[in-house]
Amino acid sequence: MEFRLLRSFRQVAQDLNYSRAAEKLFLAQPALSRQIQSLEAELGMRLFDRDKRTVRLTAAGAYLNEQLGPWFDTLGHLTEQTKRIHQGDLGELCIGHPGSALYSILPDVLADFSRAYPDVITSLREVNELELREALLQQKVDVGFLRDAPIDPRLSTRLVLEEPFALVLPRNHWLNPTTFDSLAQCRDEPFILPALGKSVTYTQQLLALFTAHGYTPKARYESNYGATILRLVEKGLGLAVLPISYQQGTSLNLRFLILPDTTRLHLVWRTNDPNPVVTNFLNVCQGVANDWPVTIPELSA
Amino acid sequence: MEFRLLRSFRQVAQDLNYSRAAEKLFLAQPALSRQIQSLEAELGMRLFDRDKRTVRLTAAGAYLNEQLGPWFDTLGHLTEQTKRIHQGDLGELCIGHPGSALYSILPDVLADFSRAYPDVITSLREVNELELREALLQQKVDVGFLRDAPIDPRLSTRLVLEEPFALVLPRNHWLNPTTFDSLAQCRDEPFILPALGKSVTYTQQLLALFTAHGYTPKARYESNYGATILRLVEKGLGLAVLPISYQQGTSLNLRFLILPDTTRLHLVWRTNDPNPVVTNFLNVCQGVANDWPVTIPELSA
DNA sequence: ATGAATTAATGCCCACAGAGCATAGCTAAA
DNA sequence: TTTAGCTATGCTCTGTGGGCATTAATTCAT
Repeated sequence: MEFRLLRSFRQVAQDLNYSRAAEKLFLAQPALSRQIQSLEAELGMRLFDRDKRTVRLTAAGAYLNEQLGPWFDTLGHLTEQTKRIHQGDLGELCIGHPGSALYSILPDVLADFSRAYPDVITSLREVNELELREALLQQKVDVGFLRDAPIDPRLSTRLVLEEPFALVLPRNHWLNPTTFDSLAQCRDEPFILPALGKSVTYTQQLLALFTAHGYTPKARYESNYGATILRLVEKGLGLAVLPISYQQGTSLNLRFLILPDTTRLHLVWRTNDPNPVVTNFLNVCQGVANDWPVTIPELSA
Repeated sequence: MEFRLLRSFRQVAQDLNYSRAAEKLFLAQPALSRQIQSLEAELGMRLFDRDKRTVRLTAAGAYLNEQLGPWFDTLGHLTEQTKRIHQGDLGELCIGHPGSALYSILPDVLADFSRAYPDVITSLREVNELELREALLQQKVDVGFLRDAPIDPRLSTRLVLEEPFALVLPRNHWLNPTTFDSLAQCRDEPFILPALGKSVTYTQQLLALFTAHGYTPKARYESNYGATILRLVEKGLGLAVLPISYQQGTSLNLRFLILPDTTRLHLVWRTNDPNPVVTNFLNVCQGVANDWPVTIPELSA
């Protein structure tokens, strides 16, 4: 079956006149004659009922002509959609992220991205830093956020955010902006720590803050969920150290004391991923990161 | 856009290996390489993400591949159905008929036809003999039944049924099989006649029965509907002359007395109508007509 | 009736699209 | 490093499909 034949057939079916149809098809009439003949031979039936002078569709030809229109349109639609996918306007994207990213730029990124590309179906998947590398390589996720930048040639990385850690404590705690000097003052305080395991970069970074002052924190509770940690702190069950981003939109009963140390959030994706949705996402991230406030706002109270 | 390219694309998408795909397509590998290249050029995008060693689908390519399957299937379906139409297994048929045909072979024909060709949508249209010729030529109906055979080169004709007229009268009428001799005895009886107009062949045939005995019947009522006529006769409002077929399945209060004169039912269709459904219908009619009882059964009582 | 005009089919020839072959160039595995 | 396996490219040539000229049939106008 050849395209050419079907296209010519439709034109003849429309004009019911070989000469005129041939003209529109930029063909000579004899060529068109033979095309129709060969199509009829291939289908094993006459599509036109014609004598030397007049041309009419047979019942089968009429049916074929009717059905062929939508069929051709489908192909047009199909290539159209394919082009949209190629431009990254359409498709799917799975984002792997640590829970903490939901408290920093990720919501803004998602907002911008879904505004720019409303037809991309975006799914979120909360994965810890150990899982993300595997998930990326196994195509489980397309992009991810990490607190450390893995060195793997198959993965590419870009720093999107550097922010200070903050000591989080209840507002009525004896430490406050005037009395607070350094983490050294918290040697005897109970802490609520992440439950990620010692090998995760984020945990290591966090613990390094304390060891710099010569002690390891006393862990009263462990949780991986920022919201949980904040709630526990608010109830006076311990202190916590979290990226300053968590301050946004949290209870007034909490106080965030900025620490000199910073943590970095990296964007990670498969090197040379051909999916245009991914590159579009990277661009949106870049934009959001550029606009992100570098200076942390003063506490409101 | 060319078929060849899409077919090759699908094979490569399936195998993800040019050499093997080329083999299955009965092509040399370089030809396939260039086909894919030309398809990509036409769509303005890469469909495969490939280096010298490995081939993978891009997002756009994956989409195209998925969508192309059903699309190809559609074409298969489409040609399949077209072939069925060509064979007359599928389609539409409009049958024009006089009301009287519904009392003779038409029901049997319809039954046989719809059993043999269940996917042909058959519609019935009750037309009188004057309208049928026009309806056929204007493609309003595809075949028809007529009591006379029109001589028109554009229409073809076949005799399907010859049957006697019968005098229809109430069972308690003074005429009965033993007393009945000929229509001459009915000179003074009121009759219920068709309302078709004098120019219609059937009317002329009918009236000729009476004029052969030297009188024109006294018309008390007129109706074109056999069922109506029979009911009027049953109620003693007059006698009627109808084709014997009407006897089938009518009330026991009626008596049918066979007359020596016959009426003929012809099948009519457009000469050289290319619609295979029509020729199939003609064949079914032929079959039914051949099996039709030539000898009229005796009256049951 | 007769010629002019229109139309589809056929014969013949030719150009070029597209296929094959040979090979280059690259990569992953052994 | 070698080797096997893969895609891309250069070159040549064949076969398909298109054009031109013509035929044959039909309609229409005079």
